[in-house]
Parts: sequence; C-alpha cells; structure tokens
Amino acid sequence: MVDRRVQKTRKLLQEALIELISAEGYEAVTVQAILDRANVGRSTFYAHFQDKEQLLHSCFDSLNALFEERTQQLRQAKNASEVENMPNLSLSLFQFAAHNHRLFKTLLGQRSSGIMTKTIYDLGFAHARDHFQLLPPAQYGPLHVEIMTHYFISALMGVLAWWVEHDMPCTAEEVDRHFRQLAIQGVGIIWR
Amino acid sequence: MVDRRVQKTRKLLQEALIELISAEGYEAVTVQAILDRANVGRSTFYAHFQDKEQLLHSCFDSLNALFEERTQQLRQAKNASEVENMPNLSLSLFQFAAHNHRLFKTLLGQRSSGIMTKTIYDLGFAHARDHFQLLPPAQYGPLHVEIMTHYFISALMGVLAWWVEHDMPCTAEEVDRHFRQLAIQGVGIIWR
Amino acid sequence: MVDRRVQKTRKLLQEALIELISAEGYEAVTVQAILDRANVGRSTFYAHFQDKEQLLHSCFDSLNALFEERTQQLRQAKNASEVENMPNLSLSLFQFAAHNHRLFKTLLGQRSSGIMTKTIYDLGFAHARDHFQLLPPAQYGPLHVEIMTHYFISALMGVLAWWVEHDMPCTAEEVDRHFRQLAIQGVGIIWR
Amino acid sequence: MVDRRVQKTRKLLQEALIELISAEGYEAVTVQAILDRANVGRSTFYAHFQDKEQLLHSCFDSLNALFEERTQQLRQAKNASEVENMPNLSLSLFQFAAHNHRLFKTLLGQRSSGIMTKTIYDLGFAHARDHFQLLPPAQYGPLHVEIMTHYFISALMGVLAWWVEHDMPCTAEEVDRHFRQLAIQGVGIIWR
DNA sequence: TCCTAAGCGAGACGGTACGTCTTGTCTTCCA
DNA sequence: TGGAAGACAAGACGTACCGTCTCGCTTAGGA
Repeated sequence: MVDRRVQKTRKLLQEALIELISAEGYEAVTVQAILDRANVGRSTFYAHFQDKEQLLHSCFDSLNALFEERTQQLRQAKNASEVENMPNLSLSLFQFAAHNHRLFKTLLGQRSSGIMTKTIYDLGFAHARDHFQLLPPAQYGPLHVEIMTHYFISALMGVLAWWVEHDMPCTAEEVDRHFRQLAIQGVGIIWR
Repeated sequence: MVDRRVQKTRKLLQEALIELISAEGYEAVTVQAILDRANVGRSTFYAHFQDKEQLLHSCFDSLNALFEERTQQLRQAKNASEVENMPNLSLSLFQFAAHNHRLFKTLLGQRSSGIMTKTIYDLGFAHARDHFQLLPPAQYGPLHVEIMTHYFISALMGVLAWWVEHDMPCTAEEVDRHFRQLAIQGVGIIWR
Repeated sequence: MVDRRVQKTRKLLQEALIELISAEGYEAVTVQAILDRANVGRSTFYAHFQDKEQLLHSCFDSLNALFEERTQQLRQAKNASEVENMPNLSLSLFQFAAHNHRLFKTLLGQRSSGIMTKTIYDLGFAHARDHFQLLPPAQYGPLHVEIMTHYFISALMGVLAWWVEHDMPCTAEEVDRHFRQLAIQGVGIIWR
Repeated sequence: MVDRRVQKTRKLLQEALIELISAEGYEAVTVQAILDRANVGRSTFYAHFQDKEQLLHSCFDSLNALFEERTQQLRQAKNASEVENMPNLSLSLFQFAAHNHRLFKTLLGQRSSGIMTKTIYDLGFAHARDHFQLLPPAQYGPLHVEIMTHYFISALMGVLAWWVEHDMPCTAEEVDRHFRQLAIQGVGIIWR
C-alpha cells in the first residue's frame, strides 16, 4: 500500500505548479518556486518527478483516463451503430474541460506556452482516427481521411482553447452545438 | 546606410538558428551553439537581437509581409465582391509554406515546441476576422462568428502543420482543395 | 543496566565506520553507507550518536582510558622519583597502537584526513605537560617548556603515525628506542 | 598574456576563503559564502578552481616556491659543506610564516581542520630527506634516518603550528633558537 | 594614403536554475 | 515496544546558460 504522505506530496506539488503557471506562465516557473509554494523539499520533488515537465503531465492523468475509457468502449463495440451511439467526443471533452476549468485554462492558454496542447491533440487524434476507422467506409481516400482527422481535431482543439481561455462564455452543450454545426455543415455560406 | 556586414551577420544567425532547431529542437538550442555555428561573437549576437526568441521571430519577416499585403488589399476593397475575389487565404498560405518549406517545417513541427504556432495563428486569426467582417452579414450571431473564426483558423493551421511536417505529400493546390471541401461542406457524412 | 542489543548496535556501527574509513577515507564515508554496512536503520543510528564524528570519537574510548589511568597515577605520585618510575609514555603509546593497529592506522593515516590526530595530540599534550610540571624544575623558562612540550608530542605523534601507517616495520620496543634516543640526544651530529 | 581580471578574481577568491576559514573554520565555509564575500559569480569560481580545496591549495603557491628554491640550491650544491652553509630550513620557515602570519595561522590552526598540515608536512619531509641524504653518511641505519626525518619534521611542524596559533609570542629567531636547541641537544635532562 | 569610428571575435564575468547528494528529523509499520 | 524502512525539509554541490561587459583586431569611408 502506498504511503498517504506520498499522495499528499504529489497533490501539493501539482496544485502549486498549476497556480504558478497561471500566475507567471509555464516557462517562468522555477522548481524552487514550486517547492516554496508547496512547502516541499528539493529532494522530495525529484523523488516524485523527473522534472517540471513530468509533474505537468501527471496533472493530466484524469484526462488520460477519459480517453482510455472511450478507447475501451470503441474496442468493445461490435458494429458501427454502437460506435455511433457512443457519447459524443466533442461534448465529452467540453464537459470534462468545464469540470477542470482551472486546469484546462492554465494548460491550454497563453501562459502555458501551449505545452500541453500537443499532448491533448495527440490523445484526441489517436482517438478520432480509431473512431473514424470503425465507421462504414466512405468514398474518401486515405489521404482525405488523414487530412480530415487533422482538420477535425485541430478545429476542436482551437474551439476548446478559445472556450476555456475566455472562461466558458456559453455552456458546454452550446459550444458543442456550434462546433458540431460547423463540423457537419461546414463554414458554409460565408466562405467560398 | 546600413553596413553590409550587419545584414550578413543577421542572416548567418537566422540560418544557424533554423538549422539547429531542425537538428535538436528549439528548446535545446543554446545561444552558444548558434554563435559557434554562425561563427559570431557573443556580444555581436546581443547587439543584433535581444535573445533567442527575437532572432526566431525575425525569421518570419517575410510571412508578416504576406499578411500585411493581404490586409492592405482588404482595406482597399470597396465591396464584398472584391473581397471575395481576393486570392484565397488558405491557398496563399499553402503556397507560401511550400516556398519556405524548411522554415515552416522547422517552426511548425515537433522540434519547434510549437513556438511559432501561436504567432502564425494570431496573424491568420486577425486576417480571417477582418475578412469575415467584410462579407455580407449572415444570420449568425457574434458568438457563432467568433467560434467559427477560431474553428476555421485552427483547422487551417492543423492541416498546414500536418502537410509541412510530412514534407508536402501532395501539392499545395491539392491540399487546399481537400481543406476547402472540408471547410465548406463539413466533415459531413461520417460525423454525427 | 544497559541492553545488550544497544552495545551490539554501537559495536556494529563502530566497526562499519572503521572499515569504511580505511576503504574510502573519512570524508567520503556517508551515514547511509555506514547504515547499509551495519544493517542498521537510520533512526537507530541517530538514537545512538549525534553524527558521524561522534561515532568516530566513540571508537577511542579505550585510548581515553589509557590516558586517564596514567593521569591518575601522576596525581597519586608523591614525588618526582615516583613520576620518573612510571611506565614510559612513548612506549605505552606504541604498544597500545600495536594492539589496536587497524584502528590507529585508519585514524592516524592518510585516509582519515587526520581527523583524530588533534584529539590524540591534545590528550598526549595535556599528559606531557602534567608530567613535566611534576619533574624537578630545570633551568628552562616557561616559554622553553611550552615549546619543548609541543616539540616532544609533535615528534612522538609524527613517529607514531609513520610507524602505524607503514604497518609497524619494527617492534614497539625498537621504535621507542629510536624515538627516545632522538628525544634525549637530539638529532645530533647531522643537523647543525 | 593573462587577463588582469583573471589575476584579480583569483586574489579576491583566495582572500575571501582565508577570511572565512578564520571566521568559521574550513569545513563550515560554503562555496556560496566565498562567492558572496568575493563578489564573484558561481561559474567564475569554477572556471578558476575545481573546488574549495583547490582554491585553498592555490593559496600556498608562494610556499611551494620557497621549497622549490631551496631544492634548486640543494641540487646545485657540490659538496656537503655547501649544503651545510645553506640558510637554515627551520629559520626560513619561521620567517616565511611570520611574513604570512594570517595565512599560516588560518591554515595550520584549529579552524582549518589541519587541512594544509599534511601538505606542508610533505613538502618539508621531502626537502629534509633530500637534505639529509647529501650530508656525510652517519653511523645510523636507513630505518633510523627515516624515523629521524619524521621525528624532525613533525617536531618542526608542531612548534611552527603552536607559534603561529599563539600569534608569535617571540621572534622567528628566538623560536628557531629554541627549536634547534631541542633538535640538536635533545629534550635532554628532563626526559629519561 | 592615412585615420578614425564602427563592427566584430573572443571570452571573462555575475547571476540564476538545474538535478544530485547527504544530512538529521519524523512517521509508519512490523516482529 | 524497539528498531528497520524510508519519506521528508533543508540546503550545498558542480554544471550549464544567460545577458553584460571589456578587450583588441579588422575594416571600411571620409579626410
């Protein structure tokens, strides 16, 4: 069984990091500053995490869990219709971000140097590709699918980043409705 | 009149930086390494640029020029139809990236820590917003336009990044056609 | 009454320290290394000794006893002739060192950083001063006596250190004879 | 030619070290404390010296020079009589110590953990052995000469350490006269 | 043709953060 | 209940870069 102190220390460090990033930006955060705020010794820090970046990634364990759960569901789905009936990816993400607003705003926003954007992007990309592959084959070639997946996830990330950065100016359901309309119907009339 | 040596030194430094970034990644590049590769003295470097980041940004003067030129055209356009007849933004970008492949691959790709993504994003976002505002008012509310602009530019950046990262697996015209189809018609059938 | 385990633990630690000092030198010995070698827990160590240095000093209890015994004899001596008939200081030391060769070699030699030299020196110095003060007053002034005592003890320590460092190349009696000849007759002919 | 700044920095560091050792003792002196007192940057320190100990040794360059000069004289001496007419070793050392009182008091005294004692001892020992070997062969065996050399140098170091530690309670000539009397005539009457 | 000011390389320097290491205290758990 | 195991705060270590600075050398462009 794991020492309760260990869990407490990890949590202290994660919280200190998040607070400091939103105050000063990721690059400007010093390991020493984290230690001071968390009241943790230097050696303890390095006993738990290799460096500042690993500590940052550890903050995203719950997001990893979200995607892993969805991936499980994908694998167990027997046919396309079951896949289509899964909870919507974009809505799940918007809701998850709403529940972890401070975390997402900090790590997707300006202050973070976008350090986590790629991580979330890759998680989302892999998931979307798996998803698309399980759907009935379309008339599109593999190149188009590749482009489409990048297109789709990039757009999702962009809207998500804007939404959390501006402190969720509408509900998760609303922003998801806007997003899905754009995704399904296209930018439409106003773009040639 | 500016000393020719000054221009030569600037160019040496910019090239050294680009080469080093594509070799080791932006974060790993040391000022000292730039100096060694460019055969330039430490004090000379700081006489020209405040720091590594400013040197990086200086590499993008030509992209700035591209957007400034388009912005000029936008301002001079008298009506929506002239705006609509402007050379296509996405195609311009794809073509520009093709002409500056090494630069774009280096600075949009993995090795760059996405350091320039935001800069290009902001340039594109501002331009797209200006563009959209000049088009005939649609039935969409301001929130939807905001979301749409982020949606559109994010998707464009995502496809662009993928395209240069994979060494342009198709022509600029082709990738632009795919992109515009997705933008105009939406992800369509395969996404609920 | 003292727990037998306590004595055992103390002994384990002392032996571990001595072995490690002769292997790596005093400065290089880590508390953790002592614990590992002695199979003793960190808290147990600090329950017995304040720190590494106190543990080291505890190894010298027997030498302290030797000097204390001699000091007792000095105090009980009624006249100078009894003092003169005491067992010889230098010979006692050489013999004691022979019986504790490993300890002395370790703690007087190179590896020890001379950490104990001063301790033994002070013990010897105090004893020699007491001794000299009980002898019939000579024609020498107090300054000369002070100098002489330092001269004498330094020389004794130097010869002792050499003797144990070189694994006793002659018997205690022989080295004592050489030493006393030098002390009594001087370096003599070969030094102007 | 060597940068004058380099020499200045070395001197600043050496002086800071000496002052701090005499204030707090060698072991307690932190590299950071040296930097603070000398107003020198951390990297500059390590550009000049490997560590605290090397800095300490660098303080003794002049003493090395003294011994090297004497060794030169020894090598050039053609016969024993020239060797015997060389300036006296013990007097030279006492005078040198007088001219560098602060340095010697600091580095031979209590605060220094005797860190330099061995260095000076070895210098003196090597020199004395060379010296003795050039004198006319005596009736003594090699073992006796070895012992004698250690005896002699130890005694000299002991008197020297006492003399500087007590702020030279008599002149260099006086302490040398006492020392040489003890060395030549022996402790004499008062020691059996 | 000389001369004088700027551009430049070289690199010393003060400073700061890093990741490692050891210390001495404290807590937990097991025999 | 005492000791092994080991988490922890504290802080020094030696390394790596940074941005500032002071040197001389060279190299125009004006006298």
